Amino acid sequence: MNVLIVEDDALHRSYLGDAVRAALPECNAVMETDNGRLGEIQARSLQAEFVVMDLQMSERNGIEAARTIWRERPDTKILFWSNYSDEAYVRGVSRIVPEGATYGYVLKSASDERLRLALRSVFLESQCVIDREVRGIQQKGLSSGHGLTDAEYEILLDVALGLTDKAIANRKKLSLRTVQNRLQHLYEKLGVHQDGGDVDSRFNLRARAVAVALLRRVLNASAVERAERDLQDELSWCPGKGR
Amino acid sequence: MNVLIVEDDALHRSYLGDAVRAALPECNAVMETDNGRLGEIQARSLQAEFVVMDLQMSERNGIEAARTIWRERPDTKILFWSNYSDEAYVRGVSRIVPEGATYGYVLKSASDERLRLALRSVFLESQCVIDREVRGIQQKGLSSGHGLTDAEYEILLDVALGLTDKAIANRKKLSLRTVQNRLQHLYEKLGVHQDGGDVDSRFNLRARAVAVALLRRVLNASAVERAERDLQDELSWCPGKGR
DNA sequence: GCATGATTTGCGGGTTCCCGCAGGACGTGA
DNA sequence: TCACGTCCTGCGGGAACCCGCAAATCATGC
Repeated sequence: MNVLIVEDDALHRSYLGDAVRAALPECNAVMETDNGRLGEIQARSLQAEFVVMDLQMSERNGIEAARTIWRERPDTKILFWSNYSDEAYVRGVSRIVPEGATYGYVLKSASDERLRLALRSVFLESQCVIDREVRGIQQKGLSSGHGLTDAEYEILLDVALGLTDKAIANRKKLSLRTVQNRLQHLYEKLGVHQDGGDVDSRFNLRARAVAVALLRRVLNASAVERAERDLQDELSWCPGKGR
Repeated sequence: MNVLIVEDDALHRSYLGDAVRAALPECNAVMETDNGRLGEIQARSLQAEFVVMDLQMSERNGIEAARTIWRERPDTKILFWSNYSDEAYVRGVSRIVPEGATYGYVLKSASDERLRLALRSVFLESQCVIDREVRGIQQKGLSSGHGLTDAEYEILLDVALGLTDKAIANRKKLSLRTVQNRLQHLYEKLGVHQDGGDVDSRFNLRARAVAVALLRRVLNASAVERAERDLQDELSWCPGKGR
């Protein structure tokens, strides 16, 4: 049984190594890697079946790494171990887990015991273990609260990338008005108004929406990075679009 | 000699505690705190003269904490210990150090020995110690490269907050055209064009500028948070503005 | 089948944005 | 003093954005 650890912080990495060895005495090898790109390569060459991964890494973040790992081997069991439960991360993870895959999401603030249990449940019992706090965020997205629907989240990403309404319409194969419609819903959900009955303190809704999404952690830099990469890919695939 | 440690990650905090005790055997007390707000309070009540602080903390980040600490006691010696050298952080720190204050900026990736030296230099010798990589970022801002001037950075923040041109003009006491002028410079510096010679892939410059600033780490969520707080303060000070 | 609600699309218009052109204010150096 | 560069400001116009009104489509459930 091989376990691959992908974590770019040295202290956390060694702590995690100890935790894995302690929780799973039956495992005979623990590999450690310090960034997402190496993680993908190692997972491929080791045929790793078990992975513990940080989400926020500089070189290539955990979500992207997990996506390619799962693409090549959908039965890989991955335990995400992250500092934050930003909606952007939670949503990013949910978006990429393959049908029927088993995974876990544990916060770094969890106790040693919780981490131990999660490791055993996910790797040995094939049980999904989602931190209660993370679970809360997931639910909020589904329920009717101020959670965004998928359509709204998608358009939020496009706006955050700086695309025009028309560009979004082309990309998503929608009419211009539909895009603007969704934008209106988005503004409403985020509680963004022009606001200035008076002279000052007026907002540009599209920019303001990105700002409050950022402040509320619905969006974060790494989500924007992923979206940007997707956009660039898309542009290079279809000729005649990239300028 | 009292040293106050402000760091929200438990592993890092204990590592830092050990490092401080090892580097400064002459110090007789080390206090540890796990978030920025508590850090401010402790610093005040302990009359702390020496502080080691993380920048990225959830409750209240290091820059804000340092700002209030320095405001009350400008001769406090602060060593920042951070994961990243994002331009946003570097600029944020430079912006708040009082005249003649001594401080340091060390990356978490630095060796034990570098940390030890920095602790001794800053606290005992009153020498500023700035990590070479961080130094590079600082320079880039000043030299003519694609670094932004202060005026451009300011307007970038305002745009990122979602203000309209007119609102920015009021806020900064400038004419509308001047604001738009600075925006043009900003777009140029960031290399943002309308870009779409063809049908698709057109950009909304103001939103795109925020996106690339985010991707290039010129901006980050915590910088936006600080700006937002300033904005809210300003609105509540001057009546008749906040709606 | 039919009512209800959510989505999509078109049209029209008021507002804001983006920017070229051009004139004025300020500082620096020859 | 004059020339030059940089910054601020006004004007005007084309494009993009924001949105109310309204019709058409689709899904769901009674």
